[in-house]
Amino acid sequence: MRPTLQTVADTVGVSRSTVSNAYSRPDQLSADLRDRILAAATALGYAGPDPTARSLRKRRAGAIGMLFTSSLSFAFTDPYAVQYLRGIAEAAEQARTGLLLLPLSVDDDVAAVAAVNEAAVDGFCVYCMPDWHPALDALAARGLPVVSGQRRASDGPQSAFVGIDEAAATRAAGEHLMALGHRRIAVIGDYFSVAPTIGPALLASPADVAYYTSRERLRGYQAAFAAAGVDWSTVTTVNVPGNCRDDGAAAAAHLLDRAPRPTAIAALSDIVALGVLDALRARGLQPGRDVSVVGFDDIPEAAAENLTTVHQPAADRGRRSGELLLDPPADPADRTVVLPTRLVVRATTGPAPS
Amino acid sequence: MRPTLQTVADTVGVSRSTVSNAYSRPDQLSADLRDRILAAATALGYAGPDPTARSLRKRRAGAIGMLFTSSLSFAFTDPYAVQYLRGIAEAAEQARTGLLLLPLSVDDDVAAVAAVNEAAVDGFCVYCMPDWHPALDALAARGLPVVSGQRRASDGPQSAFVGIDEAAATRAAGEHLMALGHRRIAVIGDYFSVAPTIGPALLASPADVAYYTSRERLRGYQAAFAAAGVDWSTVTTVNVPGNCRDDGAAAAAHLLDRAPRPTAIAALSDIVALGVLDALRARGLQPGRDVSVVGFDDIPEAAAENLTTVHQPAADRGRRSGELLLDPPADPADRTVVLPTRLVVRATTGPAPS
DNA sequence: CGCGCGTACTGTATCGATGCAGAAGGGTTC
DNA sequence: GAACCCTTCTGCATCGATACAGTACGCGCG
Repeated sequence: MRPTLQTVADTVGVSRSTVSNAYSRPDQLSADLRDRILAAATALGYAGPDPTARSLRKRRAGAIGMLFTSSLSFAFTDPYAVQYLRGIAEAAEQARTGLLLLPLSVDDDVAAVAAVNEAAVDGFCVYCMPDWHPALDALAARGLPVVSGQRRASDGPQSAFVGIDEAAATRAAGEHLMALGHRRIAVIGDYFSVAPTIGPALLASPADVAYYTSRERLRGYQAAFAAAGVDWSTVTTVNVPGNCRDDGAAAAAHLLDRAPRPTAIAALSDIVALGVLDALRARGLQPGRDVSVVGFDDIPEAAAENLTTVHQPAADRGRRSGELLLDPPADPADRTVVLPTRLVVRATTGPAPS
Repeated sequence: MRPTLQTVADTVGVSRSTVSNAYSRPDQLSADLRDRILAAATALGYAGPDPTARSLRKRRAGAIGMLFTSSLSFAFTDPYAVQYLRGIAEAAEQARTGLLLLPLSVDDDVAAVAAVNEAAVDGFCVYCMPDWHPALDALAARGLPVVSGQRRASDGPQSAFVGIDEAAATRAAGEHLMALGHRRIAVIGDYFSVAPTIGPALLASPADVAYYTSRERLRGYQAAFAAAGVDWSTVTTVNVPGNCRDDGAAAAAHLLDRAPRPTAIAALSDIVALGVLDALRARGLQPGRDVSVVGFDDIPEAAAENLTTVHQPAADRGRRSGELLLDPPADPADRTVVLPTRLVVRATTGPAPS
């Protein structure tokens, strides 16, 4: 039988409340009595107030929850996600709060909703979830504070936004490609269609994409192309199911093994862009000369491989998200944080081949 | 006022237990009544049983805790730690259990102990903590299952071990250096002394190191050197406070900027070894020819930079740890898992210069 | 008709703590 | 010596759920 507050109280001969005070409010009792209580507790093998019971009573879990796209373990393979996590971990650490990573099975929506409903947390942080995911509705139903990097119509008044201007970011990248004279363009990204397959996606308009991040980034490209007189209907879009290098290479294959091939390929993430580079090299094509490639995120590997990309502050994004969640500003206007991005031109973009 | 089970029960006109059953044991009531209850709950904005209250009653938190060396945010900068985390996340995901990352302030022991005592979890996973850290005692006091990668005298009967034979791993690396003819050797690692400074450490014997991982790895090197007739007293040891590349370079500076410089440098982690490579290159020295360098872990960057190192299965280690924690084998013998390691010889080791 | 049995639901005790009102005890003030 | 105060400690209600024993009731069976 594990000892409880009552056990200790009985041993010392004081009331349960007094023992509780010995742990949580040392100023409420004499130092002498407190020492006696703590000594008795140690002797009994009592390790302090039960965290669960304390959470119930105090109505505070002492942890924040983190929701990821796809599976939890997959998130650790994505350098951008790791940076983001690092930022949020910093914020949690500072506030002496735990960080609960929620397991979201990729294809089991019921389990995902259950995970959200069963998480003992004080708030949630959402990282790149598809808009339609039922876990987001479960989140809203719980009524806890939420910080997200994507805007949703159903966001409650409690919710906050920490992110970037996705469309402006890709618009800059698109203008860069236009200035270089590219007119035959392809865009590779995820969630263009719901089907988890690698291959061309028929997208009448970026607005049709149900995944916030991809949709906004496509919009930015569309705007840049339109401003240069390039109609969206001439742009090829390719879907990748997962954010990984091999999938990027496979998606690029769809574009490179047919004529005429695009002169520029814009990937909506660096990992995918690096896969595109692999595919180019495998075919003896030189990035930046034969085909230009742009990524997104500016992960460390992008610099190492000289990839032109859009930089976004991953760790900052995580840290600000955590801070906003742990200490929500009273003024709703302060609950929207838009971080800066910038185009980083490296070696994988160059003038369109004539 | 947030709705509770009672609110819903009163609305529908049934008892609280019945509403509870509607959520947790659907077979205990008729489908019709269950539908009515769930409908009423939705109408009231009741999102399901409160996780904290449920945890208290069920005596199960639905999460496992993760303890890291140094600060939580720092762990994300270490590729090896990230791989380990990925493994444990996989196990957690499979068991539909949350993963609670505990904030351990670097130098605030009191806060670290508090974090352990306040974590609502069903067990703990310990990753590379110094043996003397008070949080480990707090852990033991709580009496929860613990899986660790380091053995401690005070480990309880509940505890399990998942790790590698650290000494055997470095012994192989040491034999490799001996076979190449190296006799002037330096070893760089962390926690050689308690002082968090970069610089030579006076270590009469590896046994003096209080940090399990470093101690065992040093023992392996000592054994390999001794077998070749190289006495430990001729080995230079250098302490690095943190596991990062810059510190590795700074530590190497202590060795390279004096004569005679060592012909081989063994680092107890890849990150530090990569820093050593930086220091060599900054001085126009060629790794593997002028000075040999060995790392430990075999992180992805090690392969990219052709570092000779000891491979250990990071993700496996995490995954097995999680599995053992979530589903402890009845037989104590099965609670010790020793994973294989192997020496990976690449370009940074070569014959000792004459 | 009475017995046994299974289904569907209820009532109470319990999980382990904290918040708060208030009481006991000792000392100060006028 | 009564009024008052402060410190220290007590006792009760409460947080929101689940476990388990118990009850009501319909039904088949000898």
